[in-house]
Amino acid sequence: MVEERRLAVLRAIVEDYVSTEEPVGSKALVERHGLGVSPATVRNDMAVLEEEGLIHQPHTSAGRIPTDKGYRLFVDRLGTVKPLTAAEKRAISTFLEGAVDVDDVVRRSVRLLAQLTRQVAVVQYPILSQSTVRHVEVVALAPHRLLVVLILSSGRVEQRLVELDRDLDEAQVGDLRSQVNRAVVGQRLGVAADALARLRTDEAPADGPTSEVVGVLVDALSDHSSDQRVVVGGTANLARFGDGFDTVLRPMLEALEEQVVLLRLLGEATTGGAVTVRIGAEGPVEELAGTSVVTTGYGAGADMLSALGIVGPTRMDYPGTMAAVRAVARYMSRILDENNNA
Amino acid sequence: MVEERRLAVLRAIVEDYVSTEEPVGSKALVERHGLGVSPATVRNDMAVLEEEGLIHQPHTSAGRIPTDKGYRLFVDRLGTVKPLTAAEKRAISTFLEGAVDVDDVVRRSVRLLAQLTRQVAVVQYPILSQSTVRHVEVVALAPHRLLVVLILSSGRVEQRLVELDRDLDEAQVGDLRSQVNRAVVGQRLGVAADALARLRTDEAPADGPTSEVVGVLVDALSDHSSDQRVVVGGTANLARFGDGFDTVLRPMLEALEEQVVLLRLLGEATTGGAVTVRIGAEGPVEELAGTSVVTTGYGAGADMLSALGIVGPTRMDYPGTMAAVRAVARYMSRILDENNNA
DNA sequence: ATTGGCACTCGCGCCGGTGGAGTGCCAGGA
DNA sequence: TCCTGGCACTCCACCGGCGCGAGTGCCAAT
Repeated sequence: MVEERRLAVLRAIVEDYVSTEEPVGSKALVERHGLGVSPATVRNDMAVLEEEGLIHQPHTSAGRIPTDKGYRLFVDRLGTVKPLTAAEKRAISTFLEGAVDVDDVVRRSVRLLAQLTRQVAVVQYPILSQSTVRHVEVVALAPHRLLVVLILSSGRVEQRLVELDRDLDEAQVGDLRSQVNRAVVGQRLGVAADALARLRTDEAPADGPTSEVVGVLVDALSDHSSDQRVVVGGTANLARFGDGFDTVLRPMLEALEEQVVLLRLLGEATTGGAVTVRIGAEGPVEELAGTSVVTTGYGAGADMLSALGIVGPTRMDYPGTMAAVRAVARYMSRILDENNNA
Repeated sequence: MVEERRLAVLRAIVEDYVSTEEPVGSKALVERHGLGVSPATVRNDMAVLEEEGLIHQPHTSAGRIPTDKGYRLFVDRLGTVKPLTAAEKRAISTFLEGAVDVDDVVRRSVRLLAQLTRQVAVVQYPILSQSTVRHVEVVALAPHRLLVVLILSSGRVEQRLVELDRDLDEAQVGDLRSQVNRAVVGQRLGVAADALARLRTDEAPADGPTSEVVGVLVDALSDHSSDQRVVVGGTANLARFGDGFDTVLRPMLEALEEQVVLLRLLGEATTGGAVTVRIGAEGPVEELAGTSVVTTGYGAGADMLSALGIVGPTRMDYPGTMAAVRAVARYMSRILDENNNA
């Protein structure tokens, strides 16, 4: 029982500190939360919590603030994910339904996530390795110049310019187009790349234009760099972190510019459907101690292939944030899934 | 002559203040710049400059800082655009050459501009109204579901999903494809839209699938919303503005989230090839007093159709920034031009 | 018109005092 | 064994006063 109350005290401290941004004292605690005990009792509890390294006081005779470890415990055992309101759900739904293509879905999701959490939102592009080739279009821009457009089942479109050594007439281009399409349409990306490579060695003379086009296509198919793209939104929410300029704001701004860093942040979140919370120095980017990352995987179909999440100060509303992250991931998965299969 | 020296003093004040970020006094001025006069003389000049509203002292017995009006004069009459180093030019060139498509050119440009100026860079997408339709591809994803891909001469690709009321077989799709292509390929966007509208009323029954596809295409052709897209980079440079949190950083973060605001910032810059400088409250966004905007137009061919630039604190290195903005715009125009015509 | 001299002003940083919030501890009571 | 009220204590945040120094404005001399 006493242990239980102690945890209740921890929860109360976290909640109060998150909302007031100020160290919280024993008296304020008993007043604001209806724990049926006296401030003195709470003080004793706080002493224990401090010994366990869950809370910490900036200086003697100040209130307590949660440590990273305290937040950790709070998230793991105390936080009840607070469900979104019906209005919020409706907003998410209608906002995302309006998207016209994959880019748009991603853009809208970041925005949404940033608004819901009032944090900086990060969304990785949907990963394509599971998607198939829908169509390849070859257009002659000039006799010696082709535009190759690769259309994937996910709705993603890749385009590449090809310079040829020699000219090609319409018939040859048409020939090439149907040849390539026959080889790859309906295939997974990896398989398609293999099929093309075979096409190159088997059918075409090494010096022919097919070779060049096929080469470019193989590149485009194997090029996962666009999977690695990350979109960021809600940077304006950084403006709320007036304090912690050097501990939070500066490192975040720097991190947000570096796609690589962002990918590392999202990186380990793609396992399973759960929401991952990394608090303070637990993260892979040491400059971002002082911040927390809430991520989850998403993706069309059963696989969780890509990731999204938010970055914010350790002092944040975890239950609310986790709920929002999870919700956006689910809606996004659903939308992508529909586009993919329908 | 005395008037000349007074301007030299203003120039010196601007330069010193920009580099030191501190109010500059008479003594420091004569030391750091080789004006061959005594501090007292400079003080007299400063008194005059202050009366003219070109400089201003935060409080009695402090150094002077330039006013917006002072910067204005500096930019208009004193700033000699400093040419980029050969190394910088080479860097720009090689960096932009590596781009694979329009999106990539834009992304690389923002990055480049941010690095060169150490400010927040803003690049508007190239405007398409001058470009022509290269090809329209219609792919059947399912009997009742089409993917329409619009390929433009600028290299831009637009895609739209079309849901049909009834099913369509391969032959019908092929028919539709060639019909549409015959109508629009080679046309400017506006003209193409008209041609399509005519196609709809003339040839197809109103309830046929053509009608739906054509409708979507007309939308896509007339939809200039992607022209309105703006890409931002170098936000990490905001971290240098430790001071002026409320006057510079917060409003900028907010502005950067709003595409509309950014477009207003770039908006008036597309006339002619000159670099436009808007200082402090001169700009169209009143929250951004305290910041300056350096923009210029760019575009393939002769027309300046789109815009790019940077946003930073009024206290910035105008000559260097202007040079960088101009250079990036030129290189970008060149690259787009090559892609367009070759 | 320029210059050196000089008194003056004002912000910044330092210092010590004060008020108050919050603590730790203890002794008494359930 | 746990809770509670009381009490002395600690330490920060705030405030006003003070000296320093940078930088000015003015003036008389050249």
